[in-house]
Amino acid sequence: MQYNSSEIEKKWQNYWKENDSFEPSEDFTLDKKYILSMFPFPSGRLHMGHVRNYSISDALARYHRQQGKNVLHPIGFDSFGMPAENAAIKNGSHPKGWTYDNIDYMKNEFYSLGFSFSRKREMATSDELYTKFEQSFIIDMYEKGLLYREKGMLNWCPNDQTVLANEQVVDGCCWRCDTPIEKKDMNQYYFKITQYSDELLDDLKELEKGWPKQVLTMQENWIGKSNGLAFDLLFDDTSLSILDNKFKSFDVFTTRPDTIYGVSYTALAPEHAIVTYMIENKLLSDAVIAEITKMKNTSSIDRQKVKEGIALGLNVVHPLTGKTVPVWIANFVLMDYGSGAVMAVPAHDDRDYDFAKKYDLPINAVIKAKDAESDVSKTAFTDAGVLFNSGEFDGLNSKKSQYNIIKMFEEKKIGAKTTNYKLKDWGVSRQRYWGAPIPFIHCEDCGLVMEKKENLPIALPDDVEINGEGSPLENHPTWKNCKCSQCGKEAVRETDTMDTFVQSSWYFLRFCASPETLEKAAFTKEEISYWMGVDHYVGGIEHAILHLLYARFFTKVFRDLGYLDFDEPFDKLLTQGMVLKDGTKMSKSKGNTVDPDAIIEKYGADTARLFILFAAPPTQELEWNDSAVEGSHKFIKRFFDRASNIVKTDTKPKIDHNSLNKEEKLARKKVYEALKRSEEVFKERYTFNTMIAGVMEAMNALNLQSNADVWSEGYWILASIMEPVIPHTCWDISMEYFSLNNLSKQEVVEEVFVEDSITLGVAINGKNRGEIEVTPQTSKDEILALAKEKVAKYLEGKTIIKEIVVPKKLVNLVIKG
RNA sequence: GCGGAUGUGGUGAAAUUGGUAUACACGCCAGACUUAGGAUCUGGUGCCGCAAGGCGUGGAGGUUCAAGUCCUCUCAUCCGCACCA
Repeated sequence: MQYNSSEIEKKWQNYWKENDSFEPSEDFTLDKKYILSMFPFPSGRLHMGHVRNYSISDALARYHRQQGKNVLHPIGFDSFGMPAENAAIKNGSHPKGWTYDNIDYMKNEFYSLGFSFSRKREMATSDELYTKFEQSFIIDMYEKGLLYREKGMLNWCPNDQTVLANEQVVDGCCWRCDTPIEKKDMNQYYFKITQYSDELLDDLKELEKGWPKQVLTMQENWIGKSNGLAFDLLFDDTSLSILDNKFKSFDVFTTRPDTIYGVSYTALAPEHAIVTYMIENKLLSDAVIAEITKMKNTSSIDRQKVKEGIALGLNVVHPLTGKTVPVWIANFVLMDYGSGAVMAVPAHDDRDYDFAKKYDLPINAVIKAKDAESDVSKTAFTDAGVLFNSGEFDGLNSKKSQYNIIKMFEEKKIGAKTTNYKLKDWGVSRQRYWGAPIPFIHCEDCGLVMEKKENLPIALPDDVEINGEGSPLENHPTWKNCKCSQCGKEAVRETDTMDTFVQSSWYFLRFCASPETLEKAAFTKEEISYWMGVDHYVGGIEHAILHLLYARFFTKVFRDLGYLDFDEPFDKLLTQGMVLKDGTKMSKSKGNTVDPDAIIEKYGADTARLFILFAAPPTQELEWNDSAVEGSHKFIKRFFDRASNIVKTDTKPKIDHNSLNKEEKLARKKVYEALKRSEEVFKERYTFNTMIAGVMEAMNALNLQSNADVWSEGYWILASIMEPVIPHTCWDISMEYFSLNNLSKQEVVEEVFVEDSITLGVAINGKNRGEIEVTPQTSKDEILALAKEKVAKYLEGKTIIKEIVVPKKLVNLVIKG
């Protein structure tokens, strides 16, 4: 029979569909595995990155199914989001129609790749049912004080006409369309993720075993915790009167209290309240005000280029020395970190140093390296060291003095130990249509009120005009009109929708809902406790911060709301590498994409899957290679053709190992080595490439012998090992020869590893010089004798000073002369 | 600047605790069969050298009987963060 991929693959895809082959059991006493790939946005078609992502999770899912585990391997679509609206603007489609057409198309692609998803749990986050439960959670979070509305300076993307979260601003530009971000003062909803800063940071420790270090570090940096001293700088009398006593002081934060005696100026962010006050009350000249305004309007990228400052003509009093210190505005001081003001120590901070050089401010060194002279004539000395010119703290090292100085500030009640975070609250409102509406109502009398839960979902209207100008919901003639949920008066619905990251922050919990639960609840606690945490979460590293941080946050929030009782959602995280072609990421704009559909049509899904898992370990980048794809296809053909050597059987053939010849024994050994390797790979290493190589070696060894039983046993095992990778081919072979009985856990047979003869390497001074054949019984002396004989010519005229025999490995003779 | 990773044949990559470096594949070369095909099968293939032999895991040192693997320094590339006080 000839290998016909499309015939075989269609046959088995139908079989799996008709038999509900991959539906998890609702029997919660079974051992479970929850295998999840990050769900896709329904962009239209699958790309190779998707194929890689799901090939990995599908292999894991199929393996654990074979091992008898109850496996949940679901698929859904992260289906809200801007591209649907952009497509609507571009070609007049409706976001909903566009989205669901894409979902249908991509689902077909998924199933034509043979992925073993639970079909009964398919969903899309734009489904009204999903919105309904999400809105309910949002209300819970608002009641808990974890969601709030506030006016603030926000990141506004003028192209997408919407607000972006800090996390969605990349190099000062929109993460989606690269347009430079503008600042806008607006009302916006925020999740209080900062309330969980410490927990999000501390619990990273729990994840050390299962998550890549890189991701943990990225999250750690993003949260950006730093400890230090916060204290007030008091204005001197002249300054007080300039400010009309409106401000007595301002707050600064430092992580280097040990440098405090080196403070020679202080700096405020241009957005600081004191600066704003001085502008509003014309306490500065028009020229200076113009300069400050210009500074404020400079984009954050440009602001990083050159340090600029303006002296304010104010002075504060140094809290320890009592000397006056000038107050400046500096463009490098950020309003949204700490208090928006800093003490400047040019001698021991690079930024302060540059600034002081530029504006000719004093540079007072107070720290020096141990046993060295202080020198800050060329650069700042930013290391820790020993204090001098620091009053009573002279001679102490940085660490010790930091502790002492903070203690002194606290005793004098002029400052306190303080912790700062880079992490900001998560702004979630978007002024767009294709998202989940925020279920709130603005009532003239009652203010901001929540919709009643029984009225959920607050669904999107279908009849909208999407033209890229303003919020379509805001512009809709009637949608926002509603009754206040408290007083019943005419009121106005919130027209902002939620960031799509809200949906992806809990979808993995939704998948736990059984088909019976689906309509009734988001999930039940019983289902969650059974299925969570996700045993294997597979996805791209690009989600290392945003999605994974938000999902962790939601898990903790849901825990505190009583919906679940664990702290972290994802036990193991596998971050797959990118798929490259010609050395760069596949992308439409570069024109170097390979269409999965075309590969499936030409070679079949199994070939695509085999190539993708064989070409590189999953965490590494994968370079697409057409001829290697061809090679994978050839292997499958060979694997299929040589199955004709099998004798049909319903049970694994029994073989008397001792009666076999050398080639037959080797073949069996290679087969079981491959089996051992596969166990390791699926349990610990995930290097599918080495597992596949092992199977290829076993195939090569089988081909060098002709014992029908050895062939049959070999295929019994190999088809089982390969089923997670090339399922269609393996099910076909298995059905034809083994009545599908071999697709289950296989036991290793140890007898095949007992060696009749062992090859030892013989080395002289560590250099390999030959090989000898011995048996397991050969004594050490005999081995040495054989070895010396083998390499006699190298030993002539030399003295052996050491003899090392490493059992089953090698002999090393150390010689001299 | 800070953090994380990676560096092995012509290419993708193996090498579990230090123990015969380059498994498996792609490519290339040769041969067989042939309906002369980009099919299939068989064999060869780290580099230099006619050979003996030498050299080889980014580079330089070190530990060891033995180092891709451990230690120190260094170079290159990629990724993330970045004026975070």
